[in-house]
Amino acid sequence: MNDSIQKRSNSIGVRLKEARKLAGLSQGQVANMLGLHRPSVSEIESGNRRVSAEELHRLCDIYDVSLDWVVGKASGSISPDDPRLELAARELSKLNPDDLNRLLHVIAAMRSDKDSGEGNT
Amino acid sequence: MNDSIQKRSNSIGVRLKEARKLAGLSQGQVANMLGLHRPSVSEIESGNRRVSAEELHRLCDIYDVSLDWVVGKASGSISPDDPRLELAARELSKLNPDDLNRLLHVIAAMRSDKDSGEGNT
DNA sequence: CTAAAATGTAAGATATTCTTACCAGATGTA
DNA sequence: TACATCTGGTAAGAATATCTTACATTTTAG
Repeated sequence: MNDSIQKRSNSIGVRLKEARKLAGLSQGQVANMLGLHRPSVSEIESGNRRVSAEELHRLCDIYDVSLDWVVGKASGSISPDDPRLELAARELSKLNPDDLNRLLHVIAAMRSDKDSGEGNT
Repeated sequence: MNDSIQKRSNSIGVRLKEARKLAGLSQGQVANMLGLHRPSVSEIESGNRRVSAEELHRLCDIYDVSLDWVVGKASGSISPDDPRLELAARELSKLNPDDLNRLLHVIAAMRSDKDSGEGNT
């Protein structure tokens, strides 16, 4: 039936993909930075190719995310509802104070947009 | 002379070996725990075989050392010191998925730019 | 010194990764 | 709409790495 191809559990790949997109990079750009071909990056993200420790290290630097997070090591963690929430929270810690302030306003605006007139039980 | 065998820069292997000895484990024991053959562990430590991200993760747990240390990362520190960070995280958890997506883009835009290279094969 | 345990290494078998190419979806433009 | 471009997924044979077993060397303990 299945002849030797193994799908990996993946979560690292998914996180790497999330992180790449957040960094605003294409697979091709990342491939160039790592000295890989684009399909390799694609396979890594889909869990069809393993990431070596060195590659992982470089990717974390490029995306500016922590090794622990990418590998799924439980860190304090905020809330487990949406996987992207974790990432977003992590990204927040990298903003400078001014940006963080602006962001708080953006968040506030988003919320009042939607539930204007709601009372919060 | 040398036909296609590549020696890796290694430092990860050296650290893993160091960590293993500190943990008081033999290569054989570690190999069993990881479901590998002993020679594979030997090759990893000597830098003749790559360590995958998952293997690295498990090894770090077994040896009780941090990922950052093993890969030689300058002890990175994300400081959760800023009280506003917590507030922002709390706010994030209240957003709906769409807003969260939009927010991720806002954050990405805020991030001072990364390099841009070119792309597709 | 000897025995046992641990580690290093060789070689063919097996599996993964690379490389190139092509395809489809998305996006922007005239 | 039609067209060009960018992006990401995947296939297939070639290239390379890893596995597995066996044996050699080193280390440790008695």
